[in-house]
Amino acid sequence: MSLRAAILGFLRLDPTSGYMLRKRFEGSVGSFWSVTQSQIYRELHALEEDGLVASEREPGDGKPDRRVYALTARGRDELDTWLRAPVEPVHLRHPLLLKLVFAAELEPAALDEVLAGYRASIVATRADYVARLTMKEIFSLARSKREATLWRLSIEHGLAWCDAELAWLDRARRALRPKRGGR
Amino acid sequence: MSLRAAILGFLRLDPTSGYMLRKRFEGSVGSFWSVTQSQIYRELHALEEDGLVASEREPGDGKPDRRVYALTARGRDELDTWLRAPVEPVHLRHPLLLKLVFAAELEPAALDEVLAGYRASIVATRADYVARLTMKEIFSLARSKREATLWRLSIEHGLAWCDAELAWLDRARRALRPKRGGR
DNA sequence: CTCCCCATGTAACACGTTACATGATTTG
DNA sequence: CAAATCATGTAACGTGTTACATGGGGAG
Repeated sequence: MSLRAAILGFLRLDPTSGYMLRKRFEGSVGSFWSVTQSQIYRELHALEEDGLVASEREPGDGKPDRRVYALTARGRDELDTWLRAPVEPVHLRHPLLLKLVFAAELEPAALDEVLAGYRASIVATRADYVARLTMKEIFSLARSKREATLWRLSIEHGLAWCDAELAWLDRARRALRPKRGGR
Repeated sequence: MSLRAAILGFLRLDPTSGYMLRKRFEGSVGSFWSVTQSQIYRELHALEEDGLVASEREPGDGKPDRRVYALTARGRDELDTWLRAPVEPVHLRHPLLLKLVFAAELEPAALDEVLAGYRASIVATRADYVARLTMKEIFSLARSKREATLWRLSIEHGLAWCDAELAWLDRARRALRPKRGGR
C-alpha cells in the first residue's frame, strides 16, 4: 500500500512519467523505500485501473513518447486518507544479525572480519547522509519551510540509524574479542 | 540467499520438520528476519533439490506424519561459506519516513498523532526486547558462552534500534511542533 | 563511427504473504 | 461438546528483482 501512496504523493507535486517517477524515488526516498521501474509501471497501471490516476500519451521530442500520469480527485482523497492513517510497522531485514546468531563456531577472527566489513559499509552510508544534509539543491526544491524540515528529518533519521549501528557494532566487537589472559 | 542459510543454520543444530523450523524462526530471529511457513517449505524443497539437505518421512504418533530434514555434507559446507562471506546490505523499509516526506500539507496535529502512534508501537517493541533479555530460558539453550553472547548481542541490537528511533522521534516531534509566538 | 548512456517501457522470474486443508488434542 | 490450538503441509496470489528491448544523442 505504501508504494501506491508514494506514487500518489509524487504525482500530487506534478504529473509525470513512470521513468521520471523512478528517478524521483531514487533521488529522495530511495534510502528507506527503494523501488524498481517494473514496480512503478505495474502500480501505475493498477492505479489507473482503480481510477486514482489518469494518463495521457505525450509525444517525445527526440526522446521516446511517454505516458504522463496525473492524480484524479479520488487519487488526492486516497493520498490524504493514507497520510492520516497510522503507519504500518517497519519491516527490517538484517542479514548481519542473522549471521551472528549462527556464528558461534566460526573462528573469532573470521567473524570480526565480517563485522569490520559491515562497519565500513555503514561508515560509507553515513557519509552519504551527511553529504545529502549539506546539499542545498535538495532543500531548495522544498515548497515551504515545513517541507524542508520534514525532508531534513528523514535524512537525519538515516544518520541516527548509522550512528546507532556503529555504536552497537563497536560494543559487539569488543564483547566478541577473545580475551588474552582469559581462562 | 539468507533464508537458505538460516535454514541450514537451524538444521545444523538438529534435524527437524518445516513446521518446527518456523517455530524456531519465530522464537529467535523473528524480529529481524521474519518468515512464513510457505517460504520455509519452498526453500526446503529447493535445498533438497540442490542436495544441501536430505529428508525422511517420519510417522507421527498421534500428530500428522512429518518430513524431517537434515543437513548433508554439502549443506554444511554451504553454511560455512555463507558465514565467512561479507553480509548483504540491510534492506530497510520505513513507512513512517515515507509518509513524512509527503506530509507537508497535513495539519501539524494530524501528523503528530501519526508520530505518537508510531512512538507507542516502538515503546511496545522495546519492552519485548527487554523482556527477552531477561528470559533465562532463551540463553539456557545456548551451547556455549560465546553463543549466548551472540544471541544477547542480537537482542541488544533491537533495543539500541528502538532507543535510536525514540530519540529521533522526540527530536522530530519537537521540530514539527507549531511555534506559539512564531513569526 | 562505435560505444555508452538517456528515456522509455515490457516480460520473466524469485521471493513473500494470505488463505486453505486435515485430523488430533486441549480448553472453556 | 463446541471452539480454539497444535502440528503438518499446499495453493494462490501479490510484491520485488533481473533481464531485455528500442532508438536517439553525446563522448571518446
